[in-house]
Amino acid sequence: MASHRASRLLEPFARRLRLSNRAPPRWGPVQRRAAAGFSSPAHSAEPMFRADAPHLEGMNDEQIAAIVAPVAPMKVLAGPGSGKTRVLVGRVTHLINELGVPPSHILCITFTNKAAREMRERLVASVGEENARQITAGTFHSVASRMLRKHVHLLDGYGRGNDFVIYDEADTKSIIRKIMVDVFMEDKKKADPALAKSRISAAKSAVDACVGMDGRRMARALCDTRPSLKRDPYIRDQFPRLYDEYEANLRSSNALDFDDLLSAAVALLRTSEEARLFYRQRWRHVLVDEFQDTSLSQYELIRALAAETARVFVVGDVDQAIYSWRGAEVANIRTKFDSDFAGAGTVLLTKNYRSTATIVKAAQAVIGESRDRSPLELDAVRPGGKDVAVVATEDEIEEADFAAREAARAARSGVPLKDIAVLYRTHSQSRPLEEAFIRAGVPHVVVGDTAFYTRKEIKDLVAYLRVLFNSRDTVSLQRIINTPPRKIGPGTLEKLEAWAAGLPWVDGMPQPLGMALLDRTWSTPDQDDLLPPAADMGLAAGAYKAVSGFVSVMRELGEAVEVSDPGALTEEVVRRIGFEEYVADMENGDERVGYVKELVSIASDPSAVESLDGVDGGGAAGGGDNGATKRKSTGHAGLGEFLEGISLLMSAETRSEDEGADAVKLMTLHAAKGLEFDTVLITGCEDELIPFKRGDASSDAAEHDEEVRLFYVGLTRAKRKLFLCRAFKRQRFGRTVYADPSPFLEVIRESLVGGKPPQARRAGMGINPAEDDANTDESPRRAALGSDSLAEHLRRTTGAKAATGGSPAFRKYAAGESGGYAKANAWKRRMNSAREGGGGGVLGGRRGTREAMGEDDPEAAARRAARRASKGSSRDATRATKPRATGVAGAAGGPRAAPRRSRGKIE
DNA sequence: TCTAGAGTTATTTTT
DNA sequence: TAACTCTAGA
Ligand SMILES: Nc1ncnc2c1ncn2[C@@H]1O[C@H](COP(=O)(O)OP(=O)(O)OP(=O)(O)O)[C@@H](O)[C@H]1O
Repeated sequence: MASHRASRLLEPFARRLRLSNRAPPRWGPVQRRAAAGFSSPAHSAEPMFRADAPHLEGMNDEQIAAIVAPVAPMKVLAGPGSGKTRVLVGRVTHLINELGVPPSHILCITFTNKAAREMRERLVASVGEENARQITAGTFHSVASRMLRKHVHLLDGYGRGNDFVIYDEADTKSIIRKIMVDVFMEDKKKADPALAKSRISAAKSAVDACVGMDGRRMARALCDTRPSLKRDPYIRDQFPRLYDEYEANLRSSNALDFDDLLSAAVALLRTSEEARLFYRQRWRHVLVDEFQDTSLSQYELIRALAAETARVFVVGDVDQAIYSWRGAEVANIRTKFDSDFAGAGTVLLTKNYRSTATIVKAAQAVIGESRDRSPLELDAVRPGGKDVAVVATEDEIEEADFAAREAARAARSGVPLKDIAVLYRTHSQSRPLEEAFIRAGVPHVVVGDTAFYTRKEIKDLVAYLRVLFNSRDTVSLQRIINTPPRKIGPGTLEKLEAWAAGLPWVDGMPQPLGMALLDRTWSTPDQDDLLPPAADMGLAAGAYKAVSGFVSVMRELGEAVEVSDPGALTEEVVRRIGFEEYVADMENGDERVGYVKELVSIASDPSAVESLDGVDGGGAAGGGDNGATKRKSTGHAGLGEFLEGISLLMSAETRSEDEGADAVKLMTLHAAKGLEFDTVLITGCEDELIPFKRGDASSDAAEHDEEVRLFYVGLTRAKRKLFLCRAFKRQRFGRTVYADPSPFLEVIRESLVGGKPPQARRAGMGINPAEDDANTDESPRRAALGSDSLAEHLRRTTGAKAATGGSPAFRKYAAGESGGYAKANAWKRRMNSAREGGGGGVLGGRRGTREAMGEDDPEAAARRAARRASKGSSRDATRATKPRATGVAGAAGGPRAAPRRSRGKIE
C-alpha cells in the first residue's frame, strides 16, 4: 500500500529524469579561470563550464569559481552586495543549462517571502519563465508546510491530517491564555501568554525536532540553551505541564504552529523511508540563501534532505546574522556545515558591487564595532561621493515629512519610487511615516504590515473558512460560533463542550466540538438529522434552535466548498451569514466592509497565491495533476492552499500589482535584509532605538553585536544614496522621550571625516550635511537643526574625548564602562526618571532637557521656551509651530492619497 | 445579550 | 495618545 503510493507519486519524476538524461550539447573544455578564494572540494571531478555562457558574463573569478564548482557541498561566504544571491542564481542556471539538471529537481530556500519572490524574479530572468516555474523556491516554512500537506500522515502517532491548519501568533496565544486560566487558575487579566509562547517557541527551536517530546524534555532542552532559566521556578514547575497541554490542544485541533512546521518536516524525513526517498528524489539540489540565519531545525531540514546526496550549496554572511533572538545559529554556517557535509568547499567574495565607496566605508566602520565579526574584506567597486547624509529633526513627524519629501525629490530626479526605501527599527515607527507619505501624496507601500489579517472582521471571516476546511479547528470555531451574534453564549457553549466530551473518542482523543457538530460523528450513516435530539445535547429549546441554525449554515457552506474556488466560497460565506450587514453595523463600518471585500478579492485572485504555486514549482508536492497553467483551484485543496497562503505569507501585499507597484517601500531593518535600493533612508538613528535597548533588560555583548549587524544590514541596502535620520524627541507611549543620537552615527562620522570639527566637514568630505534639504524646506527650523548642530550636540554630550576620538568612547560605552557615552546616558536617565516621578518632577525634567538641548542649539531652545510660555499641551504647541497646514484632516479624505497597502483593490 | 464608559496597556525584530 | 479590554447596568 505504502509503496504503491510512493511509486505513483514518484512516477512523474522518473519521467522527467529520463527526459533530462540527454546530455546538453557543446560542453566546453575544462577551464579553471578561478583560483582565488576557492578551496577545492574533496571531489576530484573537474568543474565543467563554457566560459562564454551568458550566466557567467560579468562575473568575477571568485563568483565563477562558486558557480561552476563541481557538484559537492559548497558554501559561499561574503559581505553585503558582493553578489551572493547572484551567484546562487548563477549556480542554478549552471545546473540547468550546463549540467542538464531538470529544474524541478532544484530547491531554493530563502529566509523571507520577499526574498523568495525576488529570487524567483531573478530566476525567471536567468533561466526563463518555464524553467523557473518548475524550480521550488520558498521559505523554510512554506517548503516544510508543502511537504507536510502531502505526507504528514506518514508521521506515526502525530495525530495530524493533511488538512491541518497553521496557527498564527494570535491563535496560539489564545490557546495558551485558555490553558493559563483553566489549568493554572491564573487571573484572566494577569495571564501573559506572550512570554509563555516565546518560551515554547524557544524550546522548539532549541531542539532539532520536537515531535514526540514531552514538556519535561522540552524544558530541559530550553534550559540547555538558556542556562539562566535553569533556576527559574516557572520553567521547572509550570512549563512542562503548559507545554503538554498546549501540544494536546494543537493536536486536537489538527493544527501546527510555525515551529512545528519545521520540526514535523524534519521528523517526517527522519522517520519515514517513503517520505525521505520521495523528497531526496524530488529535490536533488538544495540551495540556501542567508544561511547564517538558519536555526537548528532549519539546519536539520537541510541536512535531512541533502546530507547523503551532498548536493547542497549555501551562501551567507556572518556579519548579517540578525535573527539569533529567534533561534538562528551562526555556528551553522561557521563550523557545522563543514563538519556535517564532508569535503565542503568554500568560496569567499570580497568585492561590493552594490554600494558606493562612501557607503561601504561607513558600513565597514559600523561593523567594526562588533566584537565577533568575520575577517572578510569588502572592497567597493563603485566610486564614492557625498553619498551619506545625516539629518536631525525635531521629532518623528518632522522626520517623516523629511523622508517623504526626500523620496519625492529623489523620484523627481529620476529614481524609480520602488528603488527607494525608508527603514526603521520598530513597526511602531511606521505610522507617522505613513501619514507623512499620505500627506505628501507620495505612493508608498508598508511592507510586512500584518494589520490587514489581524483585523477582527478578517480574522472572523478567515475563521469560517478554516472551520470549513478543518472542522477540528477549535480556536476558529470558538471565534465564529457566535459571530455574528446568534444567541450561542458562553453558557450554551459550555453545554456543547460537555456534550462533545461525552461522545466516543476519535484517534485516542476526545472529539473536538467542531467535529462533533459538523461531521455528524454521532450519527449512523443513514440518519440525516441535523443534530441529535436537544435532550441528548443537554440544551434548552432556544439554544438548540440557535445551534441548529449555525450547524445548518455550516453544512450548506461545507457543500459549497467542493464546487467553489476560494473567492466564490468566501463570497458565499459572507452572504449566508449576513456578514456584511454585521460588519457594517460596527464602528467604521464602511471601512470594514471595504476590508471584507478586499479579502474576497484576494481570495478570488489566483495570482494572490502566486508564490504558493511557486513553492510547489508546478511539481509533485502539490499532487500529480499539475504542470498546467495557473488556474483557480476549487474544492478542499484550493481552499487549503489559500488558507496556507494567508497564514504563511505574512503580508497582504503578495499580490503582484502591489509588489511591482511603483511605490516607496517602508519596512523594518530586518525586513530589508537581502534587498537593495538606490536610495535608503534609515529613520530613528537614536540611541536606545538603534541600538535598541529595552527598558528593563540589560543588554549583553551578544545583543549589542546583533544591533550593530542590523544597522550594518540597513546601511548596506543603499546603492547610491543613504540618509541617516534622527529626531531629538519622539512620542513613545504617548509620552515625549528625548534621545541622543545613535552612537553609530559618530562612528560613521569619524570614519568618513575623521575627528575634525563640523566646519571641516562642510568642506566636502563624504558627508553631505543636507543643508540644502533643510533650507528649501518650508520650515526654516530644520536649517538650524541640520547635521551641524547634531555634531555639536554629539561633541558636547559625549565629552571632549569623544569629539576627538569617538571610537574609544564608543568602546567604553559598549563595554558598559563609564566615561564614554555613559555621560550622555546619565543625562537621559535623569530626564526620564524625573518625568516618571510626579508633578513637579515632570516640569523639572522637561526644563532640564531643554537646557541640555539648548546648549547645542540656542534657536531650538528659544523655540521651546516660547512653547512653554504658550502653556498648551506639548502636542498642541508642536502642532502650532508645525508646517501642517495640509495636516491630517486635509489628507484624510484627500483624493490623491497614496495607495496604501491593503486597500489596493477596493475601487 | 448588548452597550457605553471607564480603565488599562502598549513597542523590538519574523515565519 | 489611542486602541483595546473589562465591567456595570440596562
Ligand atoms: N560581478 C558583478 N558585476 C556587476 N554587478 C554585480 C556583480 N556581482 C554582483 N553584482 C550586483 O551587486 C548587487 C548585489 O548582489 P547580490 O544581491 O547578489 O548581493 P548579496 O551578496 O546577495 O548581498 P546581500 O548579502 O546584501 O544580500 C546586485 O545588484 C548585483 O547585480
